[in-house]
Parts: sequence; structure tokens; C-alpha cells
Amino acid sequence: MNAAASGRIAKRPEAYHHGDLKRALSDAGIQLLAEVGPSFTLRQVAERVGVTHGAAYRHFAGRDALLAELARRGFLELERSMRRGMRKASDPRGKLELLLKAYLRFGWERPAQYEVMFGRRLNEHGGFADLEVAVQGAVRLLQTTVAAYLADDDPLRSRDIGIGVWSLAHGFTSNVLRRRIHVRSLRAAQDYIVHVARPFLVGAAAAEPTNTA
Amino acid sequence: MNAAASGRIAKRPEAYHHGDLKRALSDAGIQLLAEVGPSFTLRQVAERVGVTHGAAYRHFAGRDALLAELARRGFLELERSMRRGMRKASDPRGKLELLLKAYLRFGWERPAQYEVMFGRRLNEHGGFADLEVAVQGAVRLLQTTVAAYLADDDPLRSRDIGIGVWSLAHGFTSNVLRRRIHVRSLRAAQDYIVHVARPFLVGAAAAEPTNTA
DNA sequence: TCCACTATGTAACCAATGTTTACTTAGTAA
DNA sequence: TTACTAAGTAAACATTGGTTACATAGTGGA
Repeated sequence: MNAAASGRIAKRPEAYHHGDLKRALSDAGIQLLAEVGPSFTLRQVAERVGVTHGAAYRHFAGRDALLAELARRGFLELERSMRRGMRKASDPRGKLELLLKAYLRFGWERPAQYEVMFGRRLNEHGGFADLEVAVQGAVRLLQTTVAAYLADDDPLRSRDIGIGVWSLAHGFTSNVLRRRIHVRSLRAAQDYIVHVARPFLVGAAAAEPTNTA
Repeated sequence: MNAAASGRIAKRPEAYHHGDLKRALSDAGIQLLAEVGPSFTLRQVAERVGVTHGAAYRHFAGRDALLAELARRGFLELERSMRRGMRKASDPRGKLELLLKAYLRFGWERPAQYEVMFGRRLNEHGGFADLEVAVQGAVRLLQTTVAAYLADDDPLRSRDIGIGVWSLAHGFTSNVLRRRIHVRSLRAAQDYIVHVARPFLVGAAAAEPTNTA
């Protein structure tokens, strides 16, 4: 009956202090993202860990701080996924395409977490600096992969193409998750994003350097 | 003092019935999006119109229904903006670039409404069919503009490129609004999106038809 | 013109939620 | 052992979305 009962994250039994409640809370948050989506409740999170909801405020300034942490872990995981996915190719072009597929896969498999990462504007008032660090980690991987593909010594141009690839990947993924691009499976979506990106990649590799604003 | 006092939308004074409360509510919603962002309250909306918050439920099934209406009107306005922005160019390539600039401008000038349009997944349980109609209107304009640019009689290929341009536009805009692409002005951002999109447009126009999956 | 009927708004209420505060308990260092 | 700090509890609170019972305004026949 109790939704939290099944997936409860045990704390040390009979222990007043938890040990690492912050981590346990964010673990529970990630679980709840998968189970009930981004509108989970702070009280649900606390209940799942077996703790009063007020306890959460010892470790997070508020609900948004917890969401920021979930987003941060999401970007770390996204980077990891892309890095892992790329390994199966040896040539730069293949690596870049696998990166795109891994990016899409991440969103496909964790749509709610992806929504937290890109949906609302968290960190509007600063304060979640470590979130931006994680974002930059993922972006940097994408940028270096693009640079390797271009085999171009112009860093400005490489950066611009990287931003284009990143924007394309995010826009495509977002539209797939919102059902505004219709695909019947992850595989189909992955093939499609590579297909859609191809003119961009080819055009970027072919062109003489345009004026970099 | 009262936040709603300044921008109050008058109802017919002394009138028990409002006349067009639904429209007045969504007008107030759009105002509040600009003033306090997407986290405005249903009660704020009602107060601004000068009506009890319960009255809103005569016209909207719930808060999400109001948000869906704001998103719907957003997509209508987005299409209108793109159509208007395109007129200043005569060649298909120029039109497409102006469309991109207009798209970005819309997000830049109404970030909160853009967030409602693309942020949370509204319409998860169906029910907001007219929202999807408005979405498709904007997408169709983008698609036809791309098709005109390609001057290609392959509709499948045209559709794929259109999806790429759309994804690029949305991803770029989204990243700009989240301050993950840094620009110092709308003008700079507009120049930049065209610059970033250029290899894609050139590559798409140049290439022989790849295999359309 | 009167009268039923429907549409629209009000007022009061409710449960859920994020957040705060005062208190209690566990760990820790002198 | 003792004083201090970190961490959790319990109870409250204001706000919010949503519902319900009621009142009022418009409307279409008779």
C-alpha cells in the first residue's frame, strides 16, 4: 500500500544517526524520479529513507537544493555514459556518433532526471556552483570529441561546432521525450539522431573556416 | 504592496459575471509569467483578474490546464513571430536564417513562457489536444521554410533536415536561456545561432541524398 | 412577464506540501 | 566525565491546488 515501502533504503537499524543521510536522500530521490517522475515530494524522499522530512533540511537548503543535487549527479552520469558508449569506436567520426547515441539513450532511460537537468531553470540565484561544474564536465567531453573529429587546429571554430552538436543533441532528445519527434524504439531514435546530425557533421568537416564571430 | 494591484485586469465593474473570464485568466497568466516566472500561483492569477480562485475551475480543469493554454498561446505567438520575422528576406536561405533569429528572439523575450512550452512535460495524459495543434502549426512553418531552402523534391529528406533545424533551434535557445551558452545581447545570440547553424544548412544543401531511414 | 434551467462566481473548507522552530539524542574532543 | 556540536524528531505554520455547497446572473420557452 505504502508506495515507499517497496523501495525503502535501509538506514542502520536502530541507529539514531544515519551515517550518510545526504547520499541516502539523493539516492532515494533518483529512485523516485524513475518511479513517480519529477513531482515527487520531499516527504516521500524522507519516508523512503526512514527519516522525518525535517531531517532533510540538515543536508539540503530546500527542495530545489535536492533537485540540484539530482541534476548534478545526472550530468556526472551522462558524462560517464557518453564516455563508456564512445569506447566501442576507434575513429573520431564513429566516436562522435556513439556519443550522440549515448546522450540520447541517457534521456530515454531516465526521462524524469533529464527533465530535472534541463527543464526548470535551477540555479537561478546562483548557489549551486557544483551543478555547473558537472555540466561543464559533460560539455567538455562533447567539445573534445568534436574537436578530435574536426582534426582542426582552430579552437574557436571547434567550439562553435561543439555548441551546435550539443544544441542538436539536446533539442532532439528533448523533442523525443516530449513525443514531438515520434520513434518506435530507442534503437530507431538512435539511428535517427545520427542520420539527422550527419549533414551537420559532414558540413562542418568539409567547410573552409567561416568568419568566427 | 499588493503585487497584483498594479497590473490588474479589470473586469466589467459591478458585474457578477465577467464576460470572458477564461481569456482574462490566461491574459493574467501571461503577465505573471513575465513578472514572477513560471511558478506563479493560481490564486495570484485569480486575484489579478479580481475574482475568487475557485472561479478559475469553471474554465480550466486545473493549474496544468491553464499552463497548457499559456503554452498553446505561446506556440501561436511563436509561429506568428517567425512568420513576421521572415518577411524581411526574399531568398529562401535568408528566410530560414531570419526564422532562426525570430525563434531565438521569442525565447529571449519570454523566457518563462518558453519554459512552460518546453520545460515540464504537459499533456502527459493527453487531454490538451489543442496544444499539440498549436505546436504542429509552428513546426509546419519551420518545415516548409526548410523545404523551400532545400528546393528538394524529396519530402522525407526535407522532413529530416527540418527536424534537425528545429532541434538545433530549440537546443540552442534552451542553452542560452539557461546561461549555458554565454552571449552578451540578443543581437549577439542571433548572429551566433546563424553562425552555428551554417555548417548544417550548407551541408544539407550540398549533400546527395543519404539513405533515408 | 414569469419561470424553470443553466452557467458562472463566492465562501468556506480540506489535504498535501515546503519550511521553520524548539527540543532531544548521538557522537566527539578536552 | 563533561561540555559542545552535529543530526534527527515532533509539532507547528502558511501557502497552495482542489472540492463542495450555495448564491446570483443570464436565457429560453410558456
